Amino acid sequence: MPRNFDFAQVEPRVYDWWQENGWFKPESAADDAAPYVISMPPPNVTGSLHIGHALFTALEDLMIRYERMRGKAALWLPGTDHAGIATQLQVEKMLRDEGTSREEVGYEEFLHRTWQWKEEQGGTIIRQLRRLGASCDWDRERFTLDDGLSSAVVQAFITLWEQGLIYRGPRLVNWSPGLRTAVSDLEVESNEEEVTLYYFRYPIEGGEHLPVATTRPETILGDTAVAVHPDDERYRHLIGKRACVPILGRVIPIIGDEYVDMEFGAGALKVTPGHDFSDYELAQKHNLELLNILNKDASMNANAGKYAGLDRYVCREQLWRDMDDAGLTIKTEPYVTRIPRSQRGGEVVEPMMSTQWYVRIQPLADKAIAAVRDGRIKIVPERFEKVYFHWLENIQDWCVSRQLWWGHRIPAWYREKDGDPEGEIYVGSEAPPGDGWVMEQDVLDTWFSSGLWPFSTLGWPQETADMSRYYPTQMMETGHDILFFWVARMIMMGLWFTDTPPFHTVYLHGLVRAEGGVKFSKTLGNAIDPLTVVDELGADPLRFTLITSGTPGNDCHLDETRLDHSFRFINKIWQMTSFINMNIDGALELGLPPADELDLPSRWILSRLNRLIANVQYLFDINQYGEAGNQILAFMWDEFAPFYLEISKQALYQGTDEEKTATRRVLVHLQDSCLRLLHPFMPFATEEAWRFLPREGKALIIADWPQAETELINDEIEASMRPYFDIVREIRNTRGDFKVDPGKRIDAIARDNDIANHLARNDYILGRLCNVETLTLIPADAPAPANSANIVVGELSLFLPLEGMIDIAAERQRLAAEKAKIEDQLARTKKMLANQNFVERARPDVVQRERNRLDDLTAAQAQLDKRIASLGD
RNA sequence: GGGCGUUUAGCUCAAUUGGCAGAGCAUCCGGUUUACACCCGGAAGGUUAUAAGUUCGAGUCUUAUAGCGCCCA
Repeated sequence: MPRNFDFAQVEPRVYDWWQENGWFKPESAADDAAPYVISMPPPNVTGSLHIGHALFTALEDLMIRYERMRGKAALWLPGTDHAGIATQLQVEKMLRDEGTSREEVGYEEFLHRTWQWKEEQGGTIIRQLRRLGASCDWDRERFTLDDGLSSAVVQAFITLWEQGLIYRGPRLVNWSPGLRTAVSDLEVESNEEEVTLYYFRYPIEGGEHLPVATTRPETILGDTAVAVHPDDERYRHLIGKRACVPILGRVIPIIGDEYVDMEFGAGALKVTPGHDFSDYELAQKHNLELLNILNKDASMNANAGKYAGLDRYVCREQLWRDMDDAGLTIKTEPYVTRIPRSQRGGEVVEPMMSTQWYVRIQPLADKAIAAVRDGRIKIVPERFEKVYFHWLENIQDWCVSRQLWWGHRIPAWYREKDGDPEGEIYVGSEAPPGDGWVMEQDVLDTWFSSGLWPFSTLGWPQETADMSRYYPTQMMETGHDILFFWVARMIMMGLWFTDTPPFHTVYLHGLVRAEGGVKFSKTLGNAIDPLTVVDELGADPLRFTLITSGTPGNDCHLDETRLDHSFRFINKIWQMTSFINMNIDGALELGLPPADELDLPSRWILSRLNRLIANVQYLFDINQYGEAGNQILAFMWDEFAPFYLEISKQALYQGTDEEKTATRRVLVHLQDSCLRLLHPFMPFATEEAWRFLPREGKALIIADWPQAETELINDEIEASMRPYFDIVREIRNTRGDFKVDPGKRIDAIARDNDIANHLARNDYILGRLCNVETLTLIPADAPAPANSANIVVGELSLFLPLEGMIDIAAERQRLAAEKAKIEDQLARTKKMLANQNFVERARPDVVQRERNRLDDLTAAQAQLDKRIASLGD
């Protein structure tokens, strides 16, 4: 067995071996195995791996490997998303770098170039997922724009249309001027920014003025009313009069509405229904005219009069100058308000009228609400259910059209009628018979196809074998940031089209952040590149760290020191395996020896192991994978390795053949169990280590998941081992206090009692753990041996004869400190037991524990008193 | 403005029905003990944000306050 785990050499080899053997495929399970399916949240096809991908990969692969080991037909279905806006932006940038643009190359060429780009870049992220160890069924990999998924999208759209759930019409939408497309509310982020608030005077017929404030002066050109609060003493007399739009001179009404906030700005409100959502509603209520003043690139259009053609911000400045010249300005002041920006380009979006396609979403939302409400779908952590309900209960119709070129083209056709080129509309996968039909140019929101993902990837709308075997899926694991974008839409569309919830459980993870909770970003230079980590440390430490760093739904602050720790944990596992490997020679019967052949430490560690397995099972059942990982680590590093493995050397080096065999079998069983438990967390190292243990079966990836053997969990055995650990620690401390060479074997003498007897029967334990050569018993009332340090644990009093090393004064001081500590604890315990309420009302086992503690401490105190007295002053 | 989360050791985070607050890193001391210096043995470090309440007992449950973060208007 190699001295160290060489991840760089092992990972690719093991990964290929798994795949070549077909173990990533659900068909590798028994024919009658229950399916367990996860659809991978498809990453952007042209993207590259970031830490968020690494997190979902670690979690989903953990779930899949766990269920695979439990005998399920585990299918992790991978794929990529065409990511309309993101991809189009990348290709447009490429064209810009070439000195051209999509308009210049034209639609056909643009699509050609984009597909080319996809072919070149598309494999990247998938290759990167493999490096993390993702055990996906790559034969089933899908892409949202492949033929099957495209036809699913067309089918879904047509169905919704036929059900009357799709309509087309002019609405105010969030418009991205740079992309020249509508974007959804969800794709707009509004954060507070420092801007300028402009105060000016709205001229009123008859010479009066009304003070108004705005952060977007250029929209004055689109005003179709001015509003004041009907209770506003200052202005209510103006209601019904008419105002003149500055510079343009257009005459507009002054209306009264309680919506106006008298406290804001100057107290009156300019109304721009064409470019403001609230104003739009106000306009509907008051039957106001609606005016669009912007072109699609956010330059001013003809309605802006002499400002036509100017960029919106240039216009803002120029108009303000002109108004200033006209004496209409009052003042400007700094102001903080939320500015809506496109999540993609970061540019300021403009509310603008445009004709779009919408899905009437309420009927779908109702089903989605019910499915979670009645428990057919469970969201983990549960608190996100509230967020989910709140969003669905206040949902707006879904604008599904995008003015992009890259995406699923909406299956609609127009024909000229009565001079309107879109006078006739037909929805269908192909143009209807007859001449003059022109296909809709717009594409669908990417999330429309993503919403079908759990079933379109399995062949829907065809009734495929996969569809019937693997749908519905079991688990949807993804980030909480796309609960609305994606999860809710999958649930809505899944229920609508398949009449089945697309998955049973939604597990939401948090965002990965850097130390201090700051976001990872390239500009801050604090991004942890998962691939760099994989290069330097291997995939396993990254996976283990990501999983054990956080709890479900909460953001996790990734600390690089934990990556190192995980790396060292893998070394630890390797060295433990190596130790066992080199202490076995020849064939070894698998499984545990009969209980009566087990020594005390073996029975203890097996109890601990099975308790661990039971705990891990419980934690997996409640999706607390991180805690499960930590407990396995703690068991191996804090109990198995430093205690059992050390003690086992006695049997291995000095035991009889029977003792050797029994101990070897226990060691192999322990390590085998731990490797199985850890496999979902760190598949590479565990698989490779497992090869060096006696084993049954071809590979760890398809080995059985451990089951707790509850008959091996034994409280008494665990309790009887506890004094050993206390005594070991005390002996080690005392040796340290008196500067005894750690390598020096020393003797120990104990006053005879039950515990001393027990210790003496297993004296090799002290021998192995703290270098005690012999343990001699003396009568309970015998005087303390000369020149010895005294160790007291409960009723046990033990002496370490340290001729020439003991300084009486130091020993006295040491014992006094010990006594003080015990008396503190004693006081606490006595106080608790003196409380009648505690004794009567606390759980009996808790009370009993305190009573035992009282006995132990009292005994220890007595022993210490005696020893201190015997040492004199 | 509404909702949700969070506040625990210097830093990053745990703590399964309420029962002696734990890890890793960093710090200090001691060690080339035949699996592992990618290691071992020890030590120190806490009024669990604050204030009330429920309880025999609160990091955990309730209420209020404050800081931080996210979501929705």
